[in-house]
Amino acid sequence: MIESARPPSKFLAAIAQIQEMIKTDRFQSGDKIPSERELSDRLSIGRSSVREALRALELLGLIETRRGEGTFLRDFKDHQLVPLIGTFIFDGDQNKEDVRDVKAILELGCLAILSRKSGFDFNEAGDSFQQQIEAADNRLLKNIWMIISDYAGSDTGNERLEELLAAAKQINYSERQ
Amino acid sequence: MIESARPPSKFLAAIAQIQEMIKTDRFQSGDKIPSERELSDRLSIGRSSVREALRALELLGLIETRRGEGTFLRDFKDHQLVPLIGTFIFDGDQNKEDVRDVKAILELGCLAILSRKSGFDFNEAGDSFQQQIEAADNRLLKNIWMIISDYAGSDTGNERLEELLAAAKQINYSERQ
DNA sequence: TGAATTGTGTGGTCTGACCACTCGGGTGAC
DNA sequence: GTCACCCGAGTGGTCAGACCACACAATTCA
Repeated sequence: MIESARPPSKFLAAIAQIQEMIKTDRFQSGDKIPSERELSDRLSIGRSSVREALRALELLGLIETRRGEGTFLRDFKDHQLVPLIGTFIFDGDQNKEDVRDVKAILELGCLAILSRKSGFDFNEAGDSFQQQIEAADNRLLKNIWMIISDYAGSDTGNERLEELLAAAKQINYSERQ
Repeated sequence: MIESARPPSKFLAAIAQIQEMIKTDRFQSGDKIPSERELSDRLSIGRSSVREALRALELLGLIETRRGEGTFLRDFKDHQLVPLIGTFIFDGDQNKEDVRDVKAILELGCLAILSRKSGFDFNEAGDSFQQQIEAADNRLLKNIWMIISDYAGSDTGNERLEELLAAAKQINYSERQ
């Protein structure tokens, strides 16, 4: 018997199953999810592995644990991943540039979407990008932007956006086809 | 005694101390770091807490664990954070329109970056976006784009990009400031 | 009625025990 | 000497059980 393909680690299995559970049981943001012990029972996975999975989810800001109370589903917003990863990732400048660029790209795209909507008036829009992202009404875009923004920190960095915008205006895309 | 300020969780303490240890001992990328049991001893923290800390670091792509061998420091560059987040960013019934839009936004941004680079010739670029993303030389952008592309499927969808591009050209961003 | 107490359930942590795996050193046959 | 084999030590992976600290609700009692 060759029989390769070692089963995936319990840890990963737990993440997947918890994710699945959240989806099928239609948990909403703020809802309490089953306790560690119950998850351990229901998934037939040791509590320590369940805990490791929950830690991962917490790190990603998807859940919040409160001692004595329980574990709760959370909105994407404030994940504390950033300060942690920041100390490692952001000592190289290259990555910081990357993050800022991607952030600017998303904002450029957001503006483009807003501009596409007939009748949208930029002067009406708030001055914080947060509001413009909301106005764009694209949840995926918003999610990604929020994550990236956290990484990028609260820099102003409008110059980068303008730079990209200027570059975009010079693209003659259809020419390439 | 008032004495508030509950001590930080062992889990976080472990992360900090491991991080510190890596720094002071000048571990290099690829080096083997002490075993879980030894860390548990040296830090006077239970192995389970040490493991949770290591999991977090692994999740961030900062270390790599190999069963039977040990735990190794890793080059932070390829952190698999993004693919992991990707599975969560999409909350299931995500509007397909949204996904396509974001994909187009990223591609628009990619073009803008390429266009910004003086001397870049679009005609030289390959016809697949894969190659253009590579040329943009922004790992974060590439990661996100690949995830999105997976979800968006292999649609053609150039019209959406052109649409956005046209919209972008009409933005007078600085006017807003 | 209102304050104090108790009970129950939760996350947080530690410990000891296995398992599965890798690697290197020894052992023996050739 | 050389090579294949085996075995033991070390490592991460997992589990079960035991406490602790805490939050909250029910209960008790003044």
